[in-house]
Amino acid sequence: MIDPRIIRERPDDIRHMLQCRAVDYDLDALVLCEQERRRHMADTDRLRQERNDCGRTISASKKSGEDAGLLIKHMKVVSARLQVQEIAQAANEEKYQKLIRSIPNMIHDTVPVGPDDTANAETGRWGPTDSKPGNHISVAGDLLDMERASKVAGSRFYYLKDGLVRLNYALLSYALDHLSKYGYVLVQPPYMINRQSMEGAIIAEDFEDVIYKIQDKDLYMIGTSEHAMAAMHSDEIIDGKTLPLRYAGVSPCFRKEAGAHGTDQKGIFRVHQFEKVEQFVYTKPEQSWAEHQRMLCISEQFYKSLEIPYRTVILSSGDMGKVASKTYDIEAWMAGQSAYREVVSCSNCTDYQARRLMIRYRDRTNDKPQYLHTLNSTLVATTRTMVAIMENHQRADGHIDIPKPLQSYMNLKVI
RNA sequence: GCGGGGAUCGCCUAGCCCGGUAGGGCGUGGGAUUGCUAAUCCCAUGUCAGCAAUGACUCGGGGGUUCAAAUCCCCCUCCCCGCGCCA
Repeated sequence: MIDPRIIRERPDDIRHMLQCRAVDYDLDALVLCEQERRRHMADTDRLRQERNDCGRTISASKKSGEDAGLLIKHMKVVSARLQVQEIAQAANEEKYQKLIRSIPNMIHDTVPVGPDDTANAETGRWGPTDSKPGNHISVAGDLLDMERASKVAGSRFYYLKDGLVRLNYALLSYALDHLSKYGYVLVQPPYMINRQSMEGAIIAEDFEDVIYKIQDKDLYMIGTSEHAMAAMHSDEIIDGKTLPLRYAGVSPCFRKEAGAHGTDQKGIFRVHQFEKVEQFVYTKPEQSWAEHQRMLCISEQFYKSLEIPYRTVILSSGDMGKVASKTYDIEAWMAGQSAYREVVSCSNCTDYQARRLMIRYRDRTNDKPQYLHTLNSTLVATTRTMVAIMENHQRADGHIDIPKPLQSYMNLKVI
């Protein structure tokens, strides 16, 4: 949620943002609704004050033994008017919340403006980019069984076997150790969370396309541990001395991929379920942009250590997610496809999630609480990184070289 | 799943039976004072709007009764104790 003051003070900035994101949104409706909201609040306040004053008078006159009949009669009238007013206000409030919560986040100045990924701005490259003969499906061979998975669960599911199972778990263990080294607290979150929590982390329209719901329960499967970790401190005021809070979330991720018909159909690059280690950080506003760089750097170190060539890009205004103010992607070189493909997404969501989830901080007892900033970045989504390892580290004999840092986690050098 | 007991402003707690401005302690912040520390004393300390004076909201959540609900009634969530089941 954006700061409502922007609606009043700088509506043109919002219009500009909406245009950059190519989002269709009726801002005038919100501006009107927000004006009504303030009027409703004032009206309700006035009536409540009258009711409270009257109640106090009744109480006092009863204590002194006087007849309060007339006062009670008057209070009945006030209460009735208040009830009507409160209903009107509630209706307005619901409309307002719906409108304001569907506005995307404001965009940072350094984000390139453009309609889609063709406008993304490359910011760096690492490693060689030679082509190799096998894509990950052919390299995996018997270690990956897509056919039986589709029989049992449907498309975009998979059975991993032997070496790939070990590789999957080795990546997770190594990733957790990597983040521990940088002072992150390891977190294994709930894999299902309630609607209110989910709505704090994502925008309503994304529910339909990515989130699985548990039937007959107010529970949703997390699409990433980010969702559970953003909501972890909801409705809290955090002691500023403890910031930044750096969490390494590890969890399975479940995604409907409803909007992705036909794309990345083959293999395990785009699937309904995978494991991920995620960086999630709460910072003070003035620290968040430095933290954003730090998180990207930590993820880059990880891919360098695995000898996976990559490039970094800033997502353009049209390609970026709605809650992010700025997003870097790391795209790994997939030697079997001779293409860079996304493996990491590193976003500063500024105060957008914090406002939705009411997460604030203050440095001293009597200070006014302030919204903090939340950031998230993939460290490793195991399926995609396994694709990168298989394609880049494939050998002529059909085996796969295991990157050095993973060897001790697997007790294997080759699979 | 069944029975019983709970949820109050960071923590602890009073208030609930008997409806009428949510009180105290600890902790925390600021200040005073004394060589230092400690101790002591004063002020502040739930949230929101406001420059402020003020005002509104707030007793796990949602309904209801009432002129008026922390308090009475109903539903839900979570926690504790006992029993049952269980990786």
